[in-house]
Amino acid sequence: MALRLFNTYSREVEEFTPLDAAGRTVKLYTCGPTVYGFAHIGNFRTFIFEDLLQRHLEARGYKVDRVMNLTDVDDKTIRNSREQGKALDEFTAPFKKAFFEDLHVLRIKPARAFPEATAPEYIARMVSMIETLVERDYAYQADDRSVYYRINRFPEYGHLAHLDLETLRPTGRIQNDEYEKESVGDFALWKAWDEADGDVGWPSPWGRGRPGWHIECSAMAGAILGDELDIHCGGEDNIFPHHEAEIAQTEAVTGKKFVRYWMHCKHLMVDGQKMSKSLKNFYTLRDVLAKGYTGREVRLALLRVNYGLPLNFTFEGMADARAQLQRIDTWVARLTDHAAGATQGEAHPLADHERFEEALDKDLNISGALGVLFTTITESNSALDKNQLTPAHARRLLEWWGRVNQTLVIEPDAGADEVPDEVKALLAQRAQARTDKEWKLSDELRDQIAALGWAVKDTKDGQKLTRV
RNA sequence: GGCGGGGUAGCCAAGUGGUAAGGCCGAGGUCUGCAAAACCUCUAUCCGCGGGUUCGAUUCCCGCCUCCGCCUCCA
Repeated sequence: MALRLFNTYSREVEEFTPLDAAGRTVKLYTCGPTVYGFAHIGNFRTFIFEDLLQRHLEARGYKVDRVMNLTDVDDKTIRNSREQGKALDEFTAPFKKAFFEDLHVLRIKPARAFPEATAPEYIARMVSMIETLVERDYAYQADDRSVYYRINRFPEYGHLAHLDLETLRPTGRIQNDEYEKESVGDFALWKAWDEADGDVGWPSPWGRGRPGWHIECSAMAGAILGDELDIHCGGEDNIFPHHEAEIAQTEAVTGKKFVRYWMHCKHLMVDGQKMSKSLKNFYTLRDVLAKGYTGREVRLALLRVNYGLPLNFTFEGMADARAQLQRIDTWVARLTDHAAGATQGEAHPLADHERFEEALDKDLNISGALGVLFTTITESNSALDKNQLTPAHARRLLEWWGRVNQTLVIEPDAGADEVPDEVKALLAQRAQARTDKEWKLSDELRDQIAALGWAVKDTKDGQKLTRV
């Protein structure tokens, strides 16, 4: 069955075929963070969705060439850096570093490139694109010395967002401001330097200034991936104006169709409202980790609802994710024990199917895919209870799980359950106590082990430790 | 006001023109020195409301209610 994805541009689920159908490489551009602070988990919901997309494409045999930009210059970044009396790059450096750490914690596969908007080669490309746009009459310099895109020159403008520009409701911001523009919808390509910019600015044919946000992505995507992309992703709030503007800029320069599939992740909500920095109702990843959750728990919590639906973030949801992982972990441990003797897998209907991948083929239906996983867990546990699974079957099931986990990436961290010697010693004493039926001593030892942060449980196969 | 997406059990959520996946919680059971865990089983006569089409609708159509998002630099 073919992979099908919802394309924001057509508003339809379409069969996916990459530009390079023979080579099976997919050019994927994903809008990254603006690094004036820590990214919040709403940002990461989008990045995790993109990671799922990449990994599922890979599971289906594609090679994914992914680029994620870092926006390291914009109004807020400049303002905050000046407030702190720091140079722009000095101000953004720690947030860039934190962002990469967070990606790692959430097990998001790094993109091939993370271009930064302020890198000289990209600034040069932005300037050159704007020059072309001005030459071709798609852009003009206004009285305020900034350069704007003339949206009336690009009839397609508004198509992606399904906005009729004639009926746009003027907001306060537009009414008071930017009267120098020919049309209220015209957006800035190059922003002329002003007082508030301090020492941030680059020379250009239109004077000192800095690029507008939209042209950054057009320039970096083009520089690294070329004129035509297979998939371009972002949060749904990027549809308008950001992605609309990217289309207008890029296509006016290249004359080619910029993006074949546009995919947008719905917002993360908190208390039923959009989580955003401006509403100050957001959690950073660090906030959630500080409450004792792990990266894989956050990953699953943000992954488990289909990207096309808003997801309301709650700590009840975090607890759900934790419980689900527990169920998966114990199942994997049980299979691993059972498979110990078998060096090779043996086919079994519970393991030899592609239903997980087939669910994801339907526009990344992760809920359906997780349903397949949990059904498989229940059925194989049941078969294990009835002694219907050989070690070789268990091995095969583990292989199946290995494939599934390539996409989900939710297994415990390596080394997370390394038992300290002290605990091991107590455990050995307790085993002896239990053999001797010295229950009081056994219970005391259990308490001592608990005090060291480990829970011991007595199962049929002896004592089992889990970290608390 | 315009555009777009939702409303399925206590919570999260899949899905289909033919009678409701899965997870969490809860209940019962198995196991167990105890405890905990684990595992198994069970848990929506019903899919926001009202009409219509149909042999049959949660699924298609119309209307309504309601929630959320976007409408010029927020993932």
